[in-house]
Amino acid sequence: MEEFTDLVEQLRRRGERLTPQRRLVLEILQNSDQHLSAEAIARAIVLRYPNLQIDQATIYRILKWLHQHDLVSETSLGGNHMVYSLLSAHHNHHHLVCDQCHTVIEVEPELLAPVAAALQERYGFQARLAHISLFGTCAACRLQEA
Amino acid sequence: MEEFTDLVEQLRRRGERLTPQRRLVLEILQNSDQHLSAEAIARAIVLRYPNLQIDQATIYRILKWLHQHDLVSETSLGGNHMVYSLLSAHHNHHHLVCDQCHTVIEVEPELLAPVAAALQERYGFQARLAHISLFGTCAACRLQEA
DNA sequence: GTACCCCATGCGAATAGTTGCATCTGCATT
DNA sequence: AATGCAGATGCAACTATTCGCATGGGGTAC
Repeated sequence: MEEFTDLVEQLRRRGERLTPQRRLVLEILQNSDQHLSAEAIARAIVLRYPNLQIDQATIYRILKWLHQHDLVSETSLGGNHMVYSLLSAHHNHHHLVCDQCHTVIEVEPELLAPVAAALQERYGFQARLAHISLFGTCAACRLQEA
Repeated sequence: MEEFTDLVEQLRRRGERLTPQRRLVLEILQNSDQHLSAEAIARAIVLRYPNLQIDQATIYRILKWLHQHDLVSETSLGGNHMVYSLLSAHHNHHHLVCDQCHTVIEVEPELLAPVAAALQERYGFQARLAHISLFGTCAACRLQEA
């Protein structure tokens, strides 16, 4: 709950409104160490507060809002839906997603740091590389191809 | 049309079927030097052959099939739809997409070559980095923020 | 504590893309 | 030239996500 108040304060300082719905989504994200889909967030909310429910459009809007404020990442892991996760300083990483077997390998963020630096220097472009996915073929599947 | 027969032969050699629909989509992609959406491809087909039309599901299936065979790229440029483009050796590139103004900067593919090499070496992962998009804030928009 | 304004929410309809299933067709074989 | 079948197509229903619009409610100012 420490971090929670943190985020709320951070947003309030930026002049953002804090509705019950937004607090709820933040709370769910805070209490999960996984990537969550919008639907999973909705389910988690009714699970915790069985008589509450938030409209799905609202959840998507809140997630987009948090993403714009750089507080959550929005990632495709190759499935049919996006997954979201709080951008805390810890457990940042990237994803290698195998097109064949859909395995996801987590990669330490440093791997892309040089790219970010190069883009900054050459184009003045400040890339948001947190939790991105790179697609391809994993070692195991490449062996099988042969 | 040179390249066209090329692709057709390439696919045939892999034991793939070449239906009229597949030839059409290939033809449209071949004759465009831009990224095309599935809908744009459909429109291009009826424009060129006004009495023909392909089911949209089929177009998506063909594009996915071409993507699996590494003949086309499938890219999100931040809009609400994917865009597709033939993966010819020339005009390969990546995209820097500004979250604010939606400008797209094209980046030469060499920029990510070291990353591909590192992933290969450290994880045995063969990344498909052609025509990927990296999101962030462009120089102009960052100036405006200040 | 009330009023006000702007923005967030809920609802329903719209969009991009996918999937299940029945039918059709490339193309290899004869 | 006819046959057979794996795999492709069309159609319609479905999923994830977005949008328009009317209503509701944070939070600031009095």
